[in-house]
This record gives sequence, C-alpha cells and structure tokens, in this order.
Amino acid sequence: MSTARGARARARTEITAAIKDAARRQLAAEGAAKLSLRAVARELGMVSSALYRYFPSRDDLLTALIIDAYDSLGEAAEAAHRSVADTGPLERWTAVCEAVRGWALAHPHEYALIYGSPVPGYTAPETTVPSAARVGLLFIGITRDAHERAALTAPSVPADLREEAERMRADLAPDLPPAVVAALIAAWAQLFGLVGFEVFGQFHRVVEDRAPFFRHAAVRLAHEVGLRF
Amino acid sequence: MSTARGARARARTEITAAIKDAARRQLAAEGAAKLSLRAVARELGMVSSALYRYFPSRDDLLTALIIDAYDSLGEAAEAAHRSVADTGPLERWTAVCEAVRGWALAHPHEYALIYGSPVPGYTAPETTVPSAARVGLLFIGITRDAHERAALTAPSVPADLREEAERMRADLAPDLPPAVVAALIAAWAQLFGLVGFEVFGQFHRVVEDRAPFFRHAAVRLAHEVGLRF
DNA sequence: TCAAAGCAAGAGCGGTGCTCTCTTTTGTGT
DNA sequence: ACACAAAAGAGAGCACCGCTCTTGCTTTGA
Repeated sequence: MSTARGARARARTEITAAIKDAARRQLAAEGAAKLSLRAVARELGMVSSALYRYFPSRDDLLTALIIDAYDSLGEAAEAAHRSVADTGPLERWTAVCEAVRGWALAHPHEYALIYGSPVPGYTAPETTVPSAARVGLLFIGITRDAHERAALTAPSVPADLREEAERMRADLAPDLPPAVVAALIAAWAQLFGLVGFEVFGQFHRVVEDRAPFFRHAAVRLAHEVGLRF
Repeated sequence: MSTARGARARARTEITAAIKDAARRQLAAEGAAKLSLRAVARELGMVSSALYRYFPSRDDLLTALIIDAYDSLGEAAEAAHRSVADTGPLERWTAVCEAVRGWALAHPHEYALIYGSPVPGYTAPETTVPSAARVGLLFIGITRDAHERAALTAPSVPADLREEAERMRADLAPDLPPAVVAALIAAWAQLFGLVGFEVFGQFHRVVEDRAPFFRHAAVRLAHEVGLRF
C-alpha cells in the first residue's frame, strides 16, 4: 500500500517529488551541466546536505530525471500512437515519429539528457532500460502489425550482415524477417539523427520549414523498413 | 608572415598550442564537462589566471577545441575521400561515411563536443561554420559528380516540401535537383544519427556486429539520395 | 516508554571559473 | 644604450560547486 503508510513516509515521497520537480525546472532552464544540488536545495528552502537523504549523489538525481524523461517521451509517443491506432501502419509510424520530434522540441534539455552526449563517467543503470525501450517497442509493434497484415515488403540484406540480422531478430522481434529488424534499428537511429540535428541547432540556416521536411523523412524511413501503407 | 615575427609572438602561438593540446588530452580523457582550466594550467606548470591571457574564458577554449574537432573530422573524411577519388559515387559515399564513423569512434569525446548536446548557454560562433561544413560539402560534391555523370536517380518530393526543397537547393547546391538536396540533408542527419547512437552507447546490447550494419545503412542512405553506383 | 531510525542543519574540505592587483619580462622607438 | 609601454606571469580572493561528517531533533514502532 502506498497510501496511509505514516506521515514520515508520505513526506518522504512528497519531498522526493519536490526535489525532482525543482531539478527538472533547473534542467529545463539551464541544462544538465548547470543542474546544481545546492540551487535545488535553495529553491526548496533546504540546506544542500539534506538533499543527500533523498539522492545519494548528483548523478543519482540525474538518473531519476533520465528515467522520467524516457517515460515522458515514451508516454507522448504512446499517446500519439493510441490516437491513430485504427489507421494503417504508415500513418501510425509517422505519428509516432512526429510525437518524438514534438516532445524533443518541447523538452530540448531533457532530450539532450537522454539522447545527447552521455554524462562523462556515468553509465545509465539497467533501471533505465524498460523506459528507454518504449519508443522502440512501438515501432516494432507497428511493423509487426504490418507484417501480420501482409503489408510489409521485406528489404534485402547483404551477406555480411545476415548473421547479425538473424541475431537481432532473435533478440528483439522473433516474428519479423531479419532484414526488417535490421532496417528497423537503422531507421530508429536515423530518426533520432533527424530529431537531434533539429533540436541541437544543426539545421540552423540549413532547413527552415522543418515540419514538412521531417514528415517526408519519416515517411521515407518507413519505406526503408518496408512499410507501404 | 607567421615566421620571424619576434620571439614573443612565437612563444605566444606555441603556448596557445600547448594549452589546446593539454586541453584536448583532458577532453579525450574525461570529456568536456570535466575539462578544467585549472587542471590544464597545472599540467603546463602555470597558474590558472595566466591562462586567461590566451583564452578569455573556458568557453572560448572549448570553442577552439570545437573548431579543431570539426577540422579533424573534416580532414579524416577528406583523406578517406581522396583515397578513393577515382571510384564511383557510391563507393566514395560509403568511404566518407565510414571515415566519419571511424573518426567518431576514435574520438568519442570530441565527437560529443560537436555533435552531442550543445553546451548550455553557449552558441557556436560563426567561425565554426566553414570547418563544420566540410563533411557536408564532401557529400554534396559526390552527389554533384554523380549528377554530372547522369548516375543519379532523383527521388520524389511531396508538394508541401517542394518550396523548401527549392530554397535549400538555391542555398546549398544550385546545380542539383531540389529533391536530391532535400534527401541529401536528411541523409546527412541520419548518418549522424547512426554514428551518434553507436558512439553514445545506444546500440549496447542491440547491435553487436556494428561495422557491416553501418556499412549497409550507409549504402541505403546513398540509395535514398539517388546514388546507384 | 524509549531506543532506534530518519531527518535537517551546520561546518568544512577540496575543487571550480573568473577577477584584480602586483611584479617581472620583453620588444621597441628615441 | 636606454627608457618606457605593452605583455605576461603570480598570487590572493570571490562566489560557487559536490560531498562528508557531526550534532542535535523528531518520528516511529516494538
């Protein structure tokens, strides 16, 4: 039971949440590098050392924010997918892509936290994996659906990739053709290349009307995977 | 004249170079976030305040390293391109892609500096533009070459992207079809998505045999642009 | 009831970027 | 050859950082 477990425990979860909220605000305002435990403590009227009762280090606080960011992105993508659940694979694919892009543009610093340079000396704990996988699972689901409806044209795969494609298929989506799994992973990485370039300003003075540009690229990615409609 | 302009000026350029070298070593070892002016000064046997005679701030030192990183990557890509200059567009394309990947894997922290999360509150000065453009210009050159040899199948472009594609063509490569320019920019971003995911560990436990995976993806990118051989 | 556990506070350590002042070194014009 | 101004280095110091340790106070549960 998470209710009625004593005032102290209740206060603990509330304060933990307040710390994460304040930290998220700082993250959004200044970026991960300037996220300071002392500033968070100041904002909450606490002394900095008190924060260590809730998060053993700054990195642990960052980890919590990373998981939240993955979940926030995953939730946004899943919501977008739900809202077009009764359409064809290609439309669902692009809807998820655009949800990812929209979330990233709305939360650039949180996007940077999860898909930008990793914090040096810090490796994400296994805890983050389920949250991080949500968007990928969405794409796998869409593709699987297309495969079951025979709406999937499997791309070809060169000989030197066949073994690895088979391995990825076994690990990630045993019911899909290996070539599709390989193409899917490539498309997944390429999607975040497009999003990252836009969020991180690489398209500055290069791409101006970015929504149609992105939508077109997302459709081409779907085609690369084998989705046709 | 850069030679014989007095012992003092000579010493200045030497010390500036030594500072950048030490900083680059720290960058490679620990990442940009842990690059410390004081540590650089220590390594050089100077006092930290003396560094400010050469770089007005830590960000300016970082900017210098960013330009160097872009140039280092550009040089690696151009060298790879030179070594296959007499082959077909597709082979040259993949050679450049693989040079980018190889450089990124060999210099992960420098790669993070230029293609990872931007340093918060910091916008790259215009000085970086020429260096940053080198890889892109290589791709444009390869594609232009294919176009001149009639070895280019222009992809299609949807109506809502036509205007922007035309604008990009005018800005970046007036001698290429608009649809190709649009595809080229998308491929450029997608390439760095693939490289970034590998360098930043996103492929951990997902893609294992990464060289053939990347090579295949690079070839597909070339096909997307319209290169056939 | 009362010991144990949880928690906030404060002081303090070693580190950071950066500024200011003072002194020394160095190149140059007379 | 000398004087003088510019350049460079040294040092102290400011405000900040993450983190630790000790000291008390409060809540909790046997």
